[in-house]
Amino acid sequence: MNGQLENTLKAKQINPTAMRLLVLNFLQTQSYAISLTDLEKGLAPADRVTLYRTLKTFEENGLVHSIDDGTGVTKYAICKEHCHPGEHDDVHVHFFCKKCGGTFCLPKTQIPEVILPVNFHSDEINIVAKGLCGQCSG
Amino acid sequence: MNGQLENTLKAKQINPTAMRLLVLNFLQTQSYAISLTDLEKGLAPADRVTLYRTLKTFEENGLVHSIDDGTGVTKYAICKEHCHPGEHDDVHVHFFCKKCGGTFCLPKTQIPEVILPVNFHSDEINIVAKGLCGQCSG
DNA sequence: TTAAACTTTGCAATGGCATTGCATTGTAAC
DNA sequence: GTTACAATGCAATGCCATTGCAAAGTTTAA
Repeated sequence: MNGQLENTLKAKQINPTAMRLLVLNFLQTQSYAISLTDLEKGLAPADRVTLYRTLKTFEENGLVHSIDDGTGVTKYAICKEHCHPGEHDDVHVHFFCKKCGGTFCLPKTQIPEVILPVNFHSDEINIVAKGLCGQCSG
Repeated sequence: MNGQLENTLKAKQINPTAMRLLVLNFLQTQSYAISLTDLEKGLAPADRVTLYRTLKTFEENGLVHSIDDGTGVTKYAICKEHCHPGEHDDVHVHFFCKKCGGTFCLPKTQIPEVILPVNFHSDEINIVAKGLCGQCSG
């Protein structure tokens, strides 16, 4: 059982340990990006550092990506698109709900070209929209 | 002397104390956004908390704005445009140099419309481009 | 001028998060 | 089964943001 989770990990060259399967499963059931602390609570009494390293491993292998939503706390979400180890999709568009605190990955929209000063070169852009999510603006 | 600095503060309803004049002066001489730690080093041996509160006061009164450049450390820069107390310019476009670590406020360019899911409402958007600045890409 | 009231500053302390070191346990190869 | 490597758990550190409180400074009013 759980062959699917296992295969997902193997496909990314990640050793499918019990802990990792738990983490992956938990991540897959989330509707939005979660923090390390969220994960810790959801998987108590798992060790925080182990979870931290698990997320790191997932990220390095292109299974999840980390999000800086401006709260100062890193959030993680499963990569929906084709991320490659070490080099994720360069463009991230996320939405932070000021009421519920949820962080959502937005579907890839057209990415704006930002005009840079002379000699400035950008290879990455982080975009976070803030406001009220569907649930909270009802 | 220093009537200019003083007037700048007064114009924002900020009591022009010695400390605040120092901080304002320091901020004005920076070519890019600085962190609390930067400020602390530049104005040693001033107390960190006092500087922190000074920045807060400046921010609340629309004199500086804080920037989340994705490093996890808040940066501050003087508002060049017309920020109002409590409600800053909603759109921030900044550039983070991966080499020198400098954070720059970019001139206001056209801001992209991000397409949001149904019922999502955004009133703020944070955009950070990352790469190499003019100095570092030479 | 002095006392009271308010503002600003400085010091101490806390809390949260990211990160690392190291010892222990689990797993796989020989 | 023993050796070698990977993963886990615990302890500890460091950095940053933030708050409480007391001391010092400033303004206002008798």
